[in-house]
Amino acid sequence: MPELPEVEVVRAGLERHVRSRVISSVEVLHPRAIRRHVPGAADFEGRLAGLRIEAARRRGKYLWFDLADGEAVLAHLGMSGQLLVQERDVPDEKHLRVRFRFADGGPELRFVDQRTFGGFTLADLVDVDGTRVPEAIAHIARDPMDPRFDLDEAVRALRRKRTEVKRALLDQTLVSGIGNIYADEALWRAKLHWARRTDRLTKAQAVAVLGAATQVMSEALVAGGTSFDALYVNVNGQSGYFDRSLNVYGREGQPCDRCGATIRRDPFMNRSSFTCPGCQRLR
DNA sequence: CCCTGAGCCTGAAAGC
DNA sequence: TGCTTTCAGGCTCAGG
Repeated sequence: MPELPEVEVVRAGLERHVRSRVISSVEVLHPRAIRRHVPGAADFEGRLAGLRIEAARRRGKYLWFDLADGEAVLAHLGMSGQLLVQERDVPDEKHLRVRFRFADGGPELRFVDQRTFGGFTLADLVDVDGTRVPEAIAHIARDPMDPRFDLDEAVRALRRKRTEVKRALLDQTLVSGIGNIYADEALWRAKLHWARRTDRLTKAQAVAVLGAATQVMSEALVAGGTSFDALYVNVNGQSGYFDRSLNVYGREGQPCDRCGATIRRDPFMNRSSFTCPGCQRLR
């Protein structure tokens, strides 16, 4: 369930534990983990050996390493992916998919992913609107934590769409980083129903829901930021934030914190949407 | 071009 | 008890 805050915690951990280290070897243990890398596993393994990691970067839910040769290793955690910095003698995890070893002989980086929705690709960096990003994610919009995020532009993009507002919030080409949990929380804070049409939102409503999304993610980031020092970079998303601070997500049948009405769950895009029928009305 | 919805995947939990 | 179904939800892509 990693959304932007969880991915940022991982990025910070990587910046601390693998930046400036030289990759000595890479081992792909499951082909699905590099399915986006068209030339295949042998190419992925071969081209990374000997390269130095210059930085760990992020946009939305995507992570990447800048490499010394001007390329980047792009990663996505999918639903269940974890990047673990692990001592070499620790036994392999059951769902270990990719292993990176380093020339300094120190701890290795492991990609563990039960459901194999996540994975890596090697990509050239390209300039998009003044920022260098991997070519494969040139279409991904800036996220609300980006210093150059433009709220007015995001509001315009949202209102240009002709779809349901929740679907638009999950569209990573409009605003990136928002997933199912924070979308529901943002809609609750803005008092908007998930099925409201984007083309009928007022400017103020669009500002409110995007502002709420930014706020919810900032709060989660603060709550999840406590594990930055840990060698074990866990990305289960269990930052403690989930237990305490969610107002609607996963709270079907419980009373709304704001109006007391009973939270309901509706099917939405093969998953769920949680809303308060009292303060998030369709009309 | 834009929008919608199926499909990918595994394991836990709920249903029968 | 044990088998089957549902759910979790990131993203991509075929088809309308």
